[in-house]
Amino acid sequence: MTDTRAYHHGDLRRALLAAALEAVEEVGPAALSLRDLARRAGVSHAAPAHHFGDKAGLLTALAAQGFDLLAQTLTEADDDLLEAGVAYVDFAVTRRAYFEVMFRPELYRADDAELIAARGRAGTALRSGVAALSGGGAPADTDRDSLAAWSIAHGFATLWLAGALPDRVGDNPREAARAVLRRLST
Amino acid sequence: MTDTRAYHHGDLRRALLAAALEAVEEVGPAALSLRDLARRAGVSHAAPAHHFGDKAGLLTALAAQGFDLLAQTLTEADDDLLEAGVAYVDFAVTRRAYFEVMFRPELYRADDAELIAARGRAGTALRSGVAALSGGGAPADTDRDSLAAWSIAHGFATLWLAGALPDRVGDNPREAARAVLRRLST
DNA sequence: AGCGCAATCTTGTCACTGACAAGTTTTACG
DNA sequence: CGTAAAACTTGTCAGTGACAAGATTGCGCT
Repeated sequence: MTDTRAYHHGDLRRALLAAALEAVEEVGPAALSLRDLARRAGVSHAAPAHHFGDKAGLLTALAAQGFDLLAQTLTEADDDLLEAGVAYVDFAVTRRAYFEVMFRPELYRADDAELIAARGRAGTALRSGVAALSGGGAPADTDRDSLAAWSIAHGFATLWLAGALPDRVGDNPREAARAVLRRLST
Repeated sequence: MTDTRAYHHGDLRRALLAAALEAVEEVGPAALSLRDLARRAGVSHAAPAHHFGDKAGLLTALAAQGFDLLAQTLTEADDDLLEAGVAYVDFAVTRRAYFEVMFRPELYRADDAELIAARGRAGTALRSGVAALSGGGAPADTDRDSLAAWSIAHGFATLWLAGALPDRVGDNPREAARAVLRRLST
């Protein structure tokens, strides 16, 4: 593990993604620097290009990974729509770097096959929670319900991350999200 | 008007902001280049710095202008909460460049006095619409109601801009937003 | 075992960018 | 009319992404 002199890093791709997560959390996805990632991983400035092609390639990999994690998170809370919404907000806050990349398609290759597949899985998980709750309603209603649920959760998460919410909301995202998301069902 | 040789541009600050709006719509706020703006305005590469200090200064001015426009838009639709929500989404879509800068505080100076004032005006306009509708409810309810209304409108707008919504939603943002926002009140 | 080849990584370079410094031209004001 | 400030230019520097070419390493094949 300590042979930092090895010519081959061994697990550079993974190391770069991990470094990217850190860097995105520190400076945001746009200000990400491939050369900085290379420095963090202890390799030359051109090494990242070999694994990801370019910056967009790296962010595409990050986004795809993020959609998979989100799909997994949503599936776990699938039986309770309110808790699924809370989980969505929680994902955005605790895995901020993923979330911020995922919804900035101008930074990555939105036509990447793996990415599209992962995004599809997340979308399915999202819709299935709403379908389970609304029971035997018409499909058109499920469409609109899931869109509304997604919108309110996504909006709250985005506003939270942007620091746009007033101070009185507090500093507990799960709690605050629950209070707001409840307004949808009543 | 055709004396393009004049040493003094005459209205460079305004011209740069207009060029910035165009550029942001084309490449996004992060990929904005001050040197490109200078070229669009026909001035030297260092001219923008004189008016805005740096890139963050320019985006701060854009964001403040955006919050003022949003406040104005919301005030005009103040009597109908649903229409105010639709107006919010419409603002995001038709004045995309403003909207995208406004909610990316890491790109500008969030402690700027003018910006804070403009953001405050927008927030007041937003809350007053909800307060008018909910009538004599408790203030705490108004807080949560306005947060919920803001979240769902903001979420839908953000997802629309990110191209994350499924195709079946259609291509008319106002119509689609109305259908989704209605779910909040029922 | 060892040979060759592909994968991995490095060094070098180029155009572009933001920021800063110093100089030049114009306007405004007393 | 003259001088100081405002508006803009030229020049420069370090950092960045992308690309090209070369060095090193590991792996499959015989």
